[in-house]
Amino acid sequence: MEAYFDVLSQCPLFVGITQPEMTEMLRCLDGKISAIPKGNPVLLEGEPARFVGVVLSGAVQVVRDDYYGNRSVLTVVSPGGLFAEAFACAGLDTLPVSAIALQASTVLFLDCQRILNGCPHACSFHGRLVHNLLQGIAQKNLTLTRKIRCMSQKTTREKLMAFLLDQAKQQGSPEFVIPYDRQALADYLGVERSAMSVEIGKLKRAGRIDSKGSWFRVLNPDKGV
Amino acid sequence: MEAYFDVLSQCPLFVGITQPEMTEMLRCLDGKISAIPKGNPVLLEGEPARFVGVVLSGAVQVVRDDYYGNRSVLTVVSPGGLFAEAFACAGLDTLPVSAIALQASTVLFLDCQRILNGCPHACSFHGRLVHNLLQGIAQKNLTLTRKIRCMSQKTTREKLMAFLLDQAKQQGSPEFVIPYDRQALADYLGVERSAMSVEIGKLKRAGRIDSKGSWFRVLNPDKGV
DNA sequence: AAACGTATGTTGGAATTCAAACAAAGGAGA
DNA sequence: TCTCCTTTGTTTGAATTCCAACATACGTTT
Repeated sequence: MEAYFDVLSQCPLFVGITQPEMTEMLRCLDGKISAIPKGNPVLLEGEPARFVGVVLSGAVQVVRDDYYGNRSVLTVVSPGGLFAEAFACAGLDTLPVSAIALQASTVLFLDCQRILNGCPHACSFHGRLVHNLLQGIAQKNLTLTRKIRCMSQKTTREKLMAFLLDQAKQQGSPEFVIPYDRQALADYLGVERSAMSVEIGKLKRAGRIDSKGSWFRVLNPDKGV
Repeated sequence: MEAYFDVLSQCPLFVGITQPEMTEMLRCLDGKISAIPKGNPVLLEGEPARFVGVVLSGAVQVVRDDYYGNRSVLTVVSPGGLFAEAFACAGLDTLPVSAIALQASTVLFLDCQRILNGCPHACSFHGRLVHNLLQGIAQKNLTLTRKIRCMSQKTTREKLMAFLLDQAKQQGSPEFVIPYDRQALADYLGVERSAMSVEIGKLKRAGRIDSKGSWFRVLNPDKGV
């Protein structure tokens, strides 16, 4: 159990919680640790969506099957990572996804209701835990909204500029470094890499932006005379 | 104050909270009610992102200015609606959006920290409030994820099918009614209405779906011989 | 029933994007 | 330095989408 303290302390769900509190917490919340052999299910679609999962070791893949049964991978979660938290918190009766152990894995399950309801002992960490959970989901909310804002643009150029202006605003500076290479950026925006490269070239020649590798600068367009 | 009870009781943030509790709550959380004249700011970009806003009367528009100052409307919030909750919960230091009163409006501001931290009196509604807040944000999370899943498809037809299969799965039946007309669906998927109509026609002739108005049925494709 | 407005389906040319291939530009290691 | 490999930029024909215009269907009102 103590072997996982260093992993847990890196999990965003547990920031600000001390190791002694974690011990108390796991007991109070009735946290279940289970070992899942490689390839076996961690959570199955249709099960009650009660649990937040924390990967302690190994790797867990979250997959979704569409109406026809075609499976697609949503995320791969590594140690310290959280999964299924949005489903548990949204009040769904059943899980719309499954989770599978990519390798032999250890997973900590926490009952979401138990996190939220507090406990008779008024443990100090409850508030912190709820705060962390809410903050994480709210932050994901913002990143999803940002992505939709870019993807909603019609053309490749508009998508790209929406992304770059967003970065400039977010980082508070007209020059910034983006955390993607060209292929990853194209995937993020949902466009073709080659078409995006063309647009980057056009925008540079048009004096709208400057860029080199993952460094970008947006230039004022001198619009409106 | 009591004049707003019926509005508040329709707000998802307050489900399960009784009117007496609301009175106590507003006092305990130090809720601020303010009247904003038409056209005036409710919240300004750059201000601390501490407050969750609840529209009590009138209408509030949430707007975002990009790096160049071009303004776009994110949402219009009507009475009973919540706004800025994700920003307050995500732990942003400053608001990345502004809110403006479209009409003369009344708005209730609740300090997000105060909601989360509980209070010395251990009010019973605190847990419920946090639960509602978290649930609302988690649900929005799922709707955003769904939208991204559809929009990430390359072609209009794939976007449409992704949406329809998602609806079928979500409603648990191959036939279902969607809450959009054609134009709204096209906007949701980020495609052209006319191109989408063409694809609906093709899918019908191909025996993949059936539809009439907002009613749809997805048919098994008899794939793989 | 007729007239009207709205929503939906259809069409065709212009513009854009895709997809694949290749070229050019670094970077790492021998 | 040279080679190998990866990343990024460029090109081109094919496919797709956009856009505007018009046709049709449906519901409502008079």
